Amino acid sequence: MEAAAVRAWQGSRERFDAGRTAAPRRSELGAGEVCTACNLRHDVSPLCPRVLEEVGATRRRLARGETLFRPGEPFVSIYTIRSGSCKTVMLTGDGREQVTAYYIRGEFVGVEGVGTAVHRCEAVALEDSEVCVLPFARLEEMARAQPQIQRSLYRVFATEAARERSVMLMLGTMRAEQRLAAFLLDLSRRYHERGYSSTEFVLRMTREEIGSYLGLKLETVSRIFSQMHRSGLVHVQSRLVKLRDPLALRGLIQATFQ
Amino acid sequence: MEAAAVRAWQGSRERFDAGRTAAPRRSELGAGEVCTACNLRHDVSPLCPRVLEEVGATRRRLARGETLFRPGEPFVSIYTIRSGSCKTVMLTGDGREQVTAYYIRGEFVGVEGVGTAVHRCEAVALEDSEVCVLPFARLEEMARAQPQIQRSLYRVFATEAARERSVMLMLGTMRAEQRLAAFLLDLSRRYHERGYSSTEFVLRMTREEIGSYLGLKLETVSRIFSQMHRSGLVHVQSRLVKLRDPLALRGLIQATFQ
DNA sequence: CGTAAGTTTGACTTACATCAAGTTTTGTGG
DNA sequence: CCACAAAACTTGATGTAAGTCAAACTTACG
Repeated sequence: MEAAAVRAWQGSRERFDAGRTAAPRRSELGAGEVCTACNLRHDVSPLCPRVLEEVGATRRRLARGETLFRPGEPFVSIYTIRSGSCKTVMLTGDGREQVTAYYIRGEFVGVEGVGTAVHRCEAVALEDSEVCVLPFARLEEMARAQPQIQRSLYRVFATEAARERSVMLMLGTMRAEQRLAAFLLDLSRRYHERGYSSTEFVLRMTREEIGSYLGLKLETVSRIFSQMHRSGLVHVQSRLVKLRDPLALRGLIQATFQ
Repeated sequence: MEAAAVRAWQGSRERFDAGRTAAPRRSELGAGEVCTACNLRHDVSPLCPRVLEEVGATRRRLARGETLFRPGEPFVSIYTIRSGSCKTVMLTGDGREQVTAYYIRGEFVGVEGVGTAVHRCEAVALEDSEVCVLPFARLEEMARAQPQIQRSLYRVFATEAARERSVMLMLGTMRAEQRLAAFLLDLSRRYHERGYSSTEFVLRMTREEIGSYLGLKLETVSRIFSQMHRSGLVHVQSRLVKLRDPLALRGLIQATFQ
């Protein structure tokens, strides 16, 4: 059943259409300005359309469940999500797997491969999606000539590293309810940054995937959603989440001394 | 009591003595060759003495418990440990703190600041130690001119990111005994890589610090050390650890299906 | 529209935390 | 260098948050 979908999306890789990026031909975009080439707000994504063009970015469509890259595959590109979302999954020594990240439109995927020859995790589309493919060698070359691109690149790495660090902190110190609160607030912030509602969004991950990301079992995730719903913190209707009391959610995270 | 020790170590920052690095003046070190400038094996540390010299590295001594950098401090340098060891600590929203890393001789500290203007954690010496201070702006400049230094830098970032990712995986999927086994095997590997015994080493962290790093309480760490000691996996005598059966330790980590 | 995948909820179990008391180790000042 | 105090560690008894197992219910996709 997935095969058909994959076929339908196939052959959709195309070179960037230069005509589409005609509008902003200046070397700099103002903060908050929309980059038509990749649908990214420039204050969020440090790589402007001029860079994407010059770097020879291509596009790639992914059907839900399709894999963008796998562990062991040579690292040649990083990706920005034009539309849709994806998760990354790592495999532990034994067969188990853990969701290590969740990316939405405008975010960078595949950065974990930098500095090594190969990717370390699997990236899977959570819904039909489209990504920009940025050849890393070219990006690096440009960064060498233009220090501001270098800094932008570092910023992309730093964002990824900061995310991983905060997950580490969450897994090491928080209880289940706090983890879920932190997860929702993180999503809220990221949706907001990208111009979507910060209080109402659709989860693309299953309870099991959320649990895997948070170091919890799916039943625990479900129970805590129900419990938050009952206490009026959030409204949860299957995958649709409405944050009713973001302040109280934030309070949950901070109000545990010891 | 600590103040006196700090005073004793003060005023010990000095510019690199060029005379000390006289030996290898070639542009490349062979794998495994010792870098006299920083006591690092070149196959372990990607930055050779020539680079350290050129980058204007200085040295700094730290007394046990002394802080190398604090959260919020401007990020200007990264550090390599010449001797001793240190931990990094992050503060959660509320007052609690978590140990986020543990570095030994030859490893890079402070990399988490890359891409941001400031450091995100506190680095504290676990024993009297000495570090190389590498001004990052200079390093970046050199990397721009020399692609191979760029790659080395990326490799340093990647090593740090990989470590964080594996901690994330550990915290998300492993039980207490497995975490401790993974911790010991990680230390074992790193000591081995740097030319020390892989089966016998002295822990510089307390049980509480180990617990903080592993997301466990100090009592749990203690109990599991005792239990591993009883079953003959390791010999634990206070801070001195001898790995008696590394294979069985590895087995602990992998032999949990589901 | 039917089926498979995903979700919720309950009953029970367990791994780790907490609390507490006693012991060992470490570091410091006499 | 020894003695003493503080810090670190060990071990036991008990509590609890989250996991496990199971069954019924809901959602969504082909």
